[in-house]
Amino acid sequence: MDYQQFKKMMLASRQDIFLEVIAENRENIRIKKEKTVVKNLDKIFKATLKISNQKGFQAMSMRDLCQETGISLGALYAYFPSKDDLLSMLMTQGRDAVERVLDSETLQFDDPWGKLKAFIRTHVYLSEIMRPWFYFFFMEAKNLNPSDRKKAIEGDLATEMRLESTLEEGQKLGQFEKRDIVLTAEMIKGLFANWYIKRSKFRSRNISVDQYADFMIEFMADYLGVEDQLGKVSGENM
Amino acid sequence: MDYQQFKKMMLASRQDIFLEVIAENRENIRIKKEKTVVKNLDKIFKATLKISNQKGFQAMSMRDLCQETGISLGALYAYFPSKDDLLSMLMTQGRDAVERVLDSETLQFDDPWGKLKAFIRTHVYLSEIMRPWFYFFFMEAKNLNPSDRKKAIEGDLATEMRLESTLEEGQKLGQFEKRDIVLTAEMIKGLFANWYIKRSKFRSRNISVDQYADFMIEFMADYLGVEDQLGKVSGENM
DNA sequence: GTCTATATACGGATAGAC
DNA sequence: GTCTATCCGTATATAGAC
Repeated sequence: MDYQQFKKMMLASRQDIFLEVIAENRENIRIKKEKTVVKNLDKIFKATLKISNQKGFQAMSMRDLCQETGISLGALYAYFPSKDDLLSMLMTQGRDAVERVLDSETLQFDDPWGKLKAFIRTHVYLSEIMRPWFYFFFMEAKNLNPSDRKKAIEGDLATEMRLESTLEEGQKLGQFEKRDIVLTAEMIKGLFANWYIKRSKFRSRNISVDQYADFMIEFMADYLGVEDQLGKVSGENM
Repeated sequence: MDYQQFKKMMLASRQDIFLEVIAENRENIRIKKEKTVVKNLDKIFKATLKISNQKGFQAMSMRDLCQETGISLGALYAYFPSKDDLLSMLMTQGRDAVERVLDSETLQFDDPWGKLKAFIRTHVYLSEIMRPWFYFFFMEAKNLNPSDRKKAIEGDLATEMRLESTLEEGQKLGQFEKRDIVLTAEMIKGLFANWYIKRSKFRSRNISVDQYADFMIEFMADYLGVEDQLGKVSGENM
């Protein structure tokens, strides 16, 4: 599977996230008509991500958000009780969506290398489609309230553990060379972050998503001493 | 050279940075006595980094800074004309200090692999000593005014070019295997950032600076196919 | 459901006493 | 050189008309 195919697949389930937000925040959202909520939440989230990623969530004023969405100040507060709750909603729902996709694309694999390859490719592709979200998670994590912060850290740790257990399994089966698991997992996550944080730099250097995913897979094959280095040519494992 | 030695060497030139700040901002700093300026700028910079790294520079109020430094609101403004200028001073002076150290530790090498090893080790060590600064550069880069932003980007690009030219040179001499230079350089920078951004995670996993530097060097030796993989055992090249 | 007008608090920055 | 008191703009959030 290449990026174009992945993208097509994802766009199908695009609006799910808003239905979920509505369901989870029913009492906080004063608007009754679901269709209106979906339409405006979409605007609000998009605008929030856009402005925040330029100058930070704190620096974004509600008037900025007004202007960008075309929704008045008063009306905005019908969709969330406070600016802080808007942050919370974005974070929680975004992370849930990401986790769901990663799970659905990787849990099917048995062999560690297949799983690792799928995880890398899915993560890179997903962070490309949802780049503003990933950038936002990364930059605004420190501004979360304690409760959301705790959830974020737990989610992060869960991903990390899955990565580490895949590496460990691969080592036990003799599929991977022996490497420091913690450091290797951290490195993989660092390379993921590199993609969505320095997105514009890669674009200016004409490096595509597919190239980056291939690069990471080839790189790991090399580092872990995996014999099947076909990660970049054959996509049959994903 | 290991981290302890590097640290000792660095601490000697610790106060230089403040003398430079004073020299470069003489007209903006209303205080006459140099000793007072050095003492208080130290407090102000430390406090700014501490608070900003917790909740962001924008979110830090001047009153926060008052409390943390123990210097009153009015007095603070004797050391810089505006909050924005404080940001500018921190960025400019910090970056200059970093660049100077990196230059002094790497320009002496002729062979690419020696240069690359020295660069990696110096960068990792330096980002450990100056962790709050590096974190600050990374997180606040997008909040700079256009002029400082331009300087920051230029400096960044210069580092990048040096890294890329080292890689290219190594390839030409047949010392390194052929790899995508841009991607490799970006990866190295990503791994650098990983260290100072996820510092606390590495601490909780009991991974030391030396281990991380060794890891990166070994890693690159592997990736570039360098035969001398002694980066982690023998430090004689640095 | 959406708007405009406004309450209230907090931000950066300055004045002027000591 | 440092302090306290204050100016004034802008922030979040709400009230109440339409």
